[in-house]
Amino acid sequence: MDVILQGLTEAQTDAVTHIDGPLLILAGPGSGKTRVVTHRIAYMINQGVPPSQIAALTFTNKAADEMRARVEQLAPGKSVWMGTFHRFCAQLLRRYATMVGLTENYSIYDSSDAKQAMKRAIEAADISTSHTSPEQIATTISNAKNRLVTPEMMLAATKRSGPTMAARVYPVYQQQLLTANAVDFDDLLLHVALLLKEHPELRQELDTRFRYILVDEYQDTNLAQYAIVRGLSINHPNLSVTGDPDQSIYGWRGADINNILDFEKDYPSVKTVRLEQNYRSTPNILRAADQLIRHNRRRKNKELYTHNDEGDAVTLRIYENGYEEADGIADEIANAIAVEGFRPRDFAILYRMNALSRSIEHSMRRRNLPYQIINGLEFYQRKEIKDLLAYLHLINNPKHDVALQRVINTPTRGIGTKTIAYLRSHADRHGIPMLEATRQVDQIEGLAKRSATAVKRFVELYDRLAIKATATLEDLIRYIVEETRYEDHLLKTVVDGQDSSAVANVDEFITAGVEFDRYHPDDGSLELFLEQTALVADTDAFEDNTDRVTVMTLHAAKGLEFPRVFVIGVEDGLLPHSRSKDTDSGFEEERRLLFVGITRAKERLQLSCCKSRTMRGESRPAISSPFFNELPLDEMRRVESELERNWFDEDSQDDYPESWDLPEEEDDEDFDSEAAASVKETADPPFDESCQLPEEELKELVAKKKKKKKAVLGLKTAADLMSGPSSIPVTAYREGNLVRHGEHGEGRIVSVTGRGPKRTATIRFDDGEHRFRLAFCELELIDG
DNA sequence: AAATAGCAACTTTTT
DNA sequence: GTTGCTATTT
Repeated sequence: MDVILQGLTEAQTDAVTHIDGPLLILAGPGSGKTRVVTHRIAYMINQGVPPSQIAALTFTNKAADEMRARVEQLAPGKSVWMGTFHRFCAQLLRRYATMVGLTENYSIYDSSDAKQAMKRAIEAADISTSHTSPEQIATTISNAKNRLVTPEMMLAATKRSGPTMAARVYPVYQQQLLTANAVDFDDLLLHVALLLKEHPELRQELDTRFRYILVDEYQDTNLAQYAIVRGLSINHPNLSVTGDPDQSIYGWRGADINNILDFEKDYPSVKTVRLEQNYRSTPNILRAADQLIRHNRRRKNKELYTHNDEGDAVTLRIYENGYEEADGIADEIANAIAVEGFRPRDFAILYRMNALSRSIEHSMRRRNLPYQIINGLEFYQRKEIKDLLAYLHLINNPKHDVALQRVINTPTRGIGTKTIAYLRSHADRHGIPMLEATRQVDQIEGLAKRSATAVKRFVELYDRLAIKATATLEDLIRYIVEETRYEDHLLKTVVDGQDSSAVANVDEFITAGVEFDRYHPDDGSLELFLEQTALVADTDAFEDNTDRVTVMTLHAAKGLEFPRVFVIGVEDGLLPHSRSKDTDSGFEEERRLLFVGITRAKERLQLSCCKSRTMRGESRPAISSPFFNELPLDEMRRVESELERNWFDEDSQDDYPESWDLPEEEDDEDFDSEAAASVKETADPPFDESCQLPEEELKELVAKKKKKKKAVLGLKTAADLMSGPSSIPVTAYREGNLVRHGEHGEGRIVSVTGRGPKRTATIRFDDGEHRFRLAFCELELIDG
């Protein structure tokens, strides 16, 4: 007990010791919110609340994991339900599936599945998309679902002026989802919310079952989530929510900031606790955040304060362009690591949109700086993985039409788009799943005999696979790969010279299956595996026990903290984003987004913008964000871009260290010499156009290298993180390394001197010694 | 039907 | 700079 309350402030203790009745914790950034929540759970258990009656809802798996780990420390072995809203709903829905017209093996469509399904619904509803795009319709429907609007309600609402496109598609889409025994992300919430609303006896049962509900990041809940939480807190209003209205950044997906602003109205007997002391940031950083957020009109005023040391002034920096921004920041990080003894993990680079990660990635890589990018393209999005997943989905849920269409002709087996269209329309006409339609292939008129045979062969294959549904995942996946000759298909499809990672990914997927089998020796089911893969988000990829610079969006950064933070691209049209800045609420949300970014920093913060930025190919002039003028400028350090470093100026200042030691436990991919050595490409010259060589010659060289690199490696995005860096920094070559040269064969590096493009290696080959500029020559590193 | 080439449109943020 | 779609070819 002492342990649980030890070291807590008065306000924190107040919150922790509150057990029964509604509780609102208004927690500013860095105010120890997680600490309060976890200690409160432990306290409740200690006071005799059965752990099984507690449910803690978060927005990300990561948040849930962290909470779980910390509760485990305080109250070992007590199993409290913790997880995301979506997972919570997915599990409830599993149990009560039949009540909403599904069966327990229903599938969760991810956003690309949903997109496919939406297109089909639009087609089936016979709507021309000349005036609206499918995306727009999808957004409208998604918003409706988040506001608990059913197809009937939407139709009724638009009756007067004639139904809108969305109103006509919505019922069709929903019906097709039911036929496919599937739900989209929004449905997870919608179904459960409606379930609670329409079945009072069930609502009451669950209310009692989950007597104590905790919700994290309450400012980001939408109406559906609100309704769920509310429905579970009527008989037992032991609802505690934590949040910060100033950090509400999900309005675009239906989050309603009023849920938290009006919480005290909803629960008049609420106890409100304000956590305003900040333990995270320096006063400098906090003042910047505070002054910025004061410009929002719709908010609860809050006094942020801290007893931390003053620290350094916040830096406001203007670069020439995005490359300079990336290089400058990477240099600064490299320098801080080399000179000040910082670790890579102490830094974060944050931005408004994922597209901005590219230049950062480049700069980090050239300096051999370990980093982790949290963004879109990841494992489960890759073609080969999606293919195999689709097989699994179809085996688990034979009605999964999106999966069927993906799988029916991969590997190609003579079933073309036309045949698929026949099957689809047959299915639509009879209101049956497409797999069912394939079994009735003989009844479909107009289909060539040859096509029908191919379809029958597929059905046979499917039936063979489906028998193995209850095998271990490892066996099942291996069986699919074998039976479909999937690897042959990959090898055939892979364009010559493209990366061979596809097959490796398949192996990794099998490994994922093996892991799953191991962690779930008893309760492991295909269903559970699929649910887990469907509900992992990109942000969950963040690892805090790894020593790397973190690179991610402002949204993904919520809840995290770093000693040093760089927010890049603080420009008009980018932050605030041009698509949000026109409405007051949108504009204020953008401001909150910057607020979130600023308050991630513990010791030092830099906000930067550029004079010009290249987006989508062309470079355009950029102007700084209007938010700059809302900051305490007079106490900040303003820096205009210095003239770019000149590499050929012999004693120029910036010199990166060749590498820094990673901790021993570091066994992550790439960034060490081992991975670098496995790559067969020379370095990108780490310099820009300002160079001593004749300009034309240089351009040609650069162009040649670019071409070559593309041909050899195929891709050069975040995805190739998995297969290794696409270029070797000049610093990767060390004395003693073994290298191969096209002309001279194998040789050993005798010495390395100079830096940047001037960095030169002396190499002893069989035919004598030769000197090479590392940035320019074609050298293959054999061992490092 | 399959493979390829070329075009078009788009990118805000995510469970 | 990418991804998905259409037209073209075998």
